[in-house]
Amino acid sequence: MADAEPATRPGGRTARVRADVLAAVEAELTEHGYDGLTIDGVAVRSGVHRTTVYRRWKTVAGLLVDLLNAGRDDTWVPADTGSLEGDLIALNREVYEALTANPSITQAVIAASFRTPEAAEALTEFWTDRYSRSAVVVQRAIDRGELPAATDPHQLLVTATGPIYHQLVLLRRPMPPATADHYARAAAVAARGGLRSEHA
Amino acid sequence: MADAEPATRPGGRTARVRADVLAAVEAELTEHGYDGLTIDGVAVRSGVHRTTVYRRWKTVAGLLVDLLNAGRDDTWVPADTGSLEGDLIALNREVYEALTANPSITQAVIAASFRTPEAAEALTEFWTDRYSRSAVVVQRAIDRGELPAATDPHQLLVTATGPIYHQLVLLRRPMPPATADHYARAAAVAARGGLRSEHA
DNA sequence: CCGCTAATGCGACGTCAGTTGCATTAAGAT
DNA sequence: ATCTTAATGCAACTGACGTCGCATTAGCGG
Repeated sequence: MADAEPATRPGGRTARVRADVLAAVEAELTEHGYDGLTIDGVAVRSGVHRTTVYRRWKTVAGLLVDLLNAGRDDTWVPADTGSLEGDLIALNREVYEALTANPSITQAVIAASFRTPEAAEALTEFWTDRYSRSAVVVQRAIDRGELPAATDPHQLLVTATGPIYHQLVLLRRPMPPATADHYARAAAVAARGGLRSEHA
Repeated sequence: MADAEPATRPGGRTARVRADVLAAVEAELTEHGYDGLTIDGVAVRSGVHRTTVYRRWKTVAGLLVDLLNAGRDDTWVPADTGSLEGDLIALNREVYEALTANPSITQAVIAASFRTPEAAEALTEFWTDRYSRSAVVVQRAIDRGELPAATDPHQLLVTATGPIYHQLVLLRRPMPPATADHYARAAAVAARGGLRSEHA
């Protein structure tokens, strides 16, 4: 058990430094946004030396990735509303909230993912986890008989959430919450419509 | 007509320099991708001096924006296949091609849009133009009686294309061309389903 | 052909992100 | 309490990016 940490030292100071730095990252992000997020700025605000930040986090993206992991919720499960449409609407509202928050850490990490591979990887990992957890929504609908058994969970989930991401992140076009619901309903209707056409 | 260019000089050399630089941008993009695209690299390859590139294009994003404008097609119109589904599939295939090309200038500009506002603006402008041109697809379907008159063209188009962008650009998950067709069909089915539910 | 001047070439400079070698501090073990 | 050694602090260095002032070139009008 002692060799669980043979050479590392996760002791008090190290943990304190990490906490200070991550707090500074979040604060800087809030004030200046991602573009104003700089390692020097984080170092000054946190009271930790530049070199230390460079050594442990390497890049701005690394800081964001660590922040993402620190705030990670491993217990997350999609809401169970009793219907496919309800479940998808609940999912889309979560996505909507995450993307329109101020500041949106998700938006910041997306931006970072286009700069460094590590951020891209962390984000891909995060989404892969979320989408596979969300697959139960589709499974429940199949069990209920709402959808054909052959329905591809990932495709359906992307059909529901993709339009929100596209409009808010890429098209940068503001959107009322109701539109997020609309995209969820469209995905549900399409999936059910697909069932209909396959059976007809 | 002479005062259309009162002080500027779009003469031979200037045009030649621009052509050389843009060619170099495309070549560098092909070889090193967006992340390896540097102003110095473009300057060396094009044989134009660093300072000139900085003065005329300012940033890497500026170079991409100019490349985008140079290759711009102002005569573009969506294909007319005779059905909503066919039209959306045609649209989605174009999007798919643009995003999976090697190298994809679209992907490069998207990445650039997260770094500099000018690139973001150019991209927004480009997409705004494309989506408004594509609205006729929806109008034709309305005229045919395929869709209710109240259908929102933009929402429908985003429903069709959004999932492709999301999966290929953000989720970074490869996708066979058939899936692009699938998303187009889903959007068509949903829009028609919406009609049905409104009338029922 | 000649003069004007915009556009480009050129070198030097300033700035800043990121790195490196060494000194210092403090966590953890004895 | 003492020792060992990660982890951090510190200062100087490197190199790339971007800028500036001035010299040179080459459109374009006469």
